[in-house]
Amino acid sequence: MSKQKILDAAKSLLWDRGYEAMSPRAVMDESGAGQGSLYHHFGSKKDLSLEAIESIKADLLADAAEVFQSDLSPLEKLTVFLKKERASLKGCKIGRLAQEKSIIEDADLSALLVAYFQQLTEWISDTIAKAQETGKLRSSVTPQEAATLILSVIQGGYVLSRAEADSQKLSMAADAVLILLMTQNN
Amino acid sequence: MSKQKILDAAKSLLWDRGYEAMSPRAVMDESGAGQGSLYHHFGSKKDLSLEAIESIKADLLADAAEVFQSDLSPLEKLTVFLKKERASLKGCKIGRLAQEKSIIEDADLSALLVAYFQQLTEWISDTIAKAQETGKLRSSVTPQEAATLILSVIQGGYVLSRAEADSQKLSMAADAVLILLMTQNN
DNA sequence: GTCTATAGCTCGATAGAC
DNA sequence: GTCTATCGAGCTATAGAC
Repeated sequence: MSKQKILDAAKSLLWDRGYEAMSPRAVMDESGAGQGSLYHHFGSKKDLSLEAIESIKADLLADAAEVFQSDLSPLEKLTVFLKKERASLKGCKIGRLAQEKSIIEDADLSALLVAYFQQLTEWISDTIAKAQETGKLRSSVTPQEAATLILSVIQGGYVLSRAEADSQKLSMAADAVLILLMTQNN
Repeated sequence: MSKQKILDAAKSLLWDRGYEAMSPRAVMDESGAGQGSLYHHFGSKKDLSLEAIESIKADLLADAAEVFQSDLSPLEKLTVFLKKERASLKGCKIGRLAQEKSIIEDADLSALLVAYFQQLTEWISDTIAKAQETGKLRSSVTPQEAATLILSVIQGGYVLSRAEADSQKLSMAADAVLILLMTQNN
């Protein structure tokens, strides 16, 4: 079935070029499917993108769930999550879409971004709350604030790495925030 | 002279829509200038954008210089910089361009982003070094690492605020990183 | 389900008059 | 310095045959 090939091509192009710059023509070329197939399976560019972004979101959340729903200790979960390998020069598959006006101003498309970050925020803040209880993390910021901070650092690390063409910026920022969150340092 | 009007329109559109989505047609409409004027003053869309982004960069750096070249104490400078009012839902005028392939892959355009962030990194890390010397900031991360962290938090705060349509995410993240950088908290 | 043809529009840019 | 006219290409989508 060519539907899956079309979806995969769309996911790849959304990451590489974003929503506005992803043309149906490029999806056809990348997937090998024809125009007839594309508009048979998907009603429009937006419909295709909704399915593709939903699938990207599921992939990324499944990845994160492997960490947060594991039996690692809270501090280990945060460490693994923050030190995870990321393609910093390519950008976050979801976060990059937040720059696009057509995404932000469309209720259906933006709802996917909201849901993605809210789920991550929940997992991270729950984990931080537990780590604070056991004294492994400093309590001078609330779990909610710390979770927002962590997600900001990752998203901003992507931006800086791309802007400066320096893949290390993201890991530098992620390492730094982890150190500052932990107790017993000066 | 219509050159300035064209430049102002381009700066506004680059912020609002980004480089790829900024069409010469839209610049004409927004500035009131005709096609003849536009291509008389600027050779191409890229030429226009180079001047516009250079001007945006100068504006933002002038703003930051007011803080970092003031006679405030190092800690005050960082506090003022991090707590500055930002249009979080509109995004960073420079950072948002880092998502665009045509910017990142063009040596001339991307050089402007690199220069912008390198200047900020320099000011921030110098300030942090001084604050650490006087014991006002924790020394568990180097000035370079802390500067990268701070810029990441701001850039990522913009991304989160836009993605979640919540203007408070940026200030929440910025406040949190300031607390964690300071000494005498738990 | 997939193909080809075509529509109507906007893109970035050039030409040439004034 | 600014105007209008026009170019060739690519855009998103629809139509209708197979």
